[in-house]
Amino acid sequence: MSETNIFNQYMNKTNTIVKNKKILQSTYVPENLPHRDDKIGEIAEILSPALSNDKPSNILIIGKTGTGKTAVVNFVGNELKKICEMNKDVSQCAFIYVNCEVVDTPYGILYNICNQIITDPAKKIPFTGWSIEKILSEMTKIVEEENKIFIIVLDEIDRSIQKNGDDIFYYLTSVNDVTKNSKISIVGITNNSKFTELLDTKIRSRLSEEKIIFPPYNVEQLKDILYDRAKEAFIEGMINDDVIPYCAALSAQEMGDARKALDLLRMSADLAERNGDSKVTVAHVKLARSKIEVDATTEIVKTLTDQSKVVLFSIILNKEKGMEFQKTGDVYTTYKIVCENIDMSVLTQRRVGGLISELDMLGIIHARVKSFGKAGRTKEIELIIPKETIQMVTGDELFVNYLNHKSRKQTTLI
DNA sequence: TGTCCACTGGAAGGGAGGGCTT
DNA sequence: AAGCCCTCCCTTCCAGTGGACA
Repeated sequence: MSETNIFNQYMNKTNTIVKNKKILQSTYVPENLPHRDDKIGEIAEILSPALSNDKPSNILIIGKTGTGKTAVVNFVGNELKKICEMNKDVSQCAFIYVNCEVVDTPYGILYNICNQIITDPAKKIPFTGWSIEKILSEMTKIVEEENKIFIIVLDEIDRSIQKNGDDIFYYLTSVNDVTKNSKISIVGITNNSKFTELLDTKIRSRLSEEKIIFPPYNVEQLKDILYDRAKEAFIEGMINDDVIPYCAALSAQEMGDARKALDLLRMSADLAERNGDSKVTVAHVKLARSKIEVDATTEIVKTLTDQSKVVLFSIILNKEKGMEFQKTGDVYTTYKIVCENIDMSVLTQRRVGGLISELDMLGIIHARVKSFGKAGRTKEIELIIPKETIQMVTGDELFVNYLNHKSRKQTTLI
């Protein structure tokens, strides 16, 4: 049995191109963050009062995806932890990181923060069941007992605000009103520059006591970042000279996103290795680029709920019928037919409109509101996913019966 | 200038599901 | 077991909207 294990062939495979893949991950925090020294200094300066037990100002960090916001904040956080561990004379502080894209409910955020503070497993907070008031009073208690400055980083903070409003700030800042020994400072990270408009004016001024803007990287800066990582990650000489400039140029076009540049480099190396090639070349980068695009949308489509899939399927059907631009009403008409055929409950047009907006936000479709005069005002919808993803949707088991039914009736398949 | 269309999008609330407390 | 809480998904209601048209 063990002789035929499917993984046997990979067991003794040595890396031929990359010696340390971890370094090419965008989540990896390197020792050195090129072109962000000024931002590191700025944040460190603002947070430094924590070392003398004073509450630092709250910070709001704004910048596009892949501009190093999270990496810089975590870097500063790690440094802060190190100095607290090494130097028992300084006031102790805690650095807590929560990604609001992963946990986006007020309860989830508070639960996450508390359980990072609580060390005793028996005292951990249950992931559901408590009221917000209860979790908040528990949090106030443990924060006060710890006698520290707490720096709480809320990454992708706009996600939570869009969904739940700014309650979470009331909760967190209210802790400071009660505690005497400990205080909480909030570091909010967002890639939405208009995010503060969503906030109550009082909260807005409180949260953005200090505002730091992260500009996108230019080609030269992206090159430096990639060279820096490649030096550590790759076996010497395994990457063509033109690969990094090419990756940097592509990513600079896409808003100076370092995360994308690293993904591109990593994927290119993966493809070269899997292909058994001796070196990474520009051809691998080109291939990696299209693969990343397909993978990203495929991943999103996979996680859609059944109802969203039906809405997307209806848009695909309409497009196959020749409707390049379709209206909400067109989608809803097709949607109802599909639902009836696959025995799924039909949602209201209001809800389907909401699902269409969600698909737009996920980048699967383009939906813009347009007025057609007497013909009304509605969304104009355009499908923008690659062919491979469309095939994945139409191949979903949810629609097998629908397509079989259609073919029996000898109408166009899709 | 007012009317009309086909929605949009906000607000409020219902109900199911998961889990805690008493 | 009953009561409570939070989240998610959904419905219902309704004011608002942009632009063609009379």
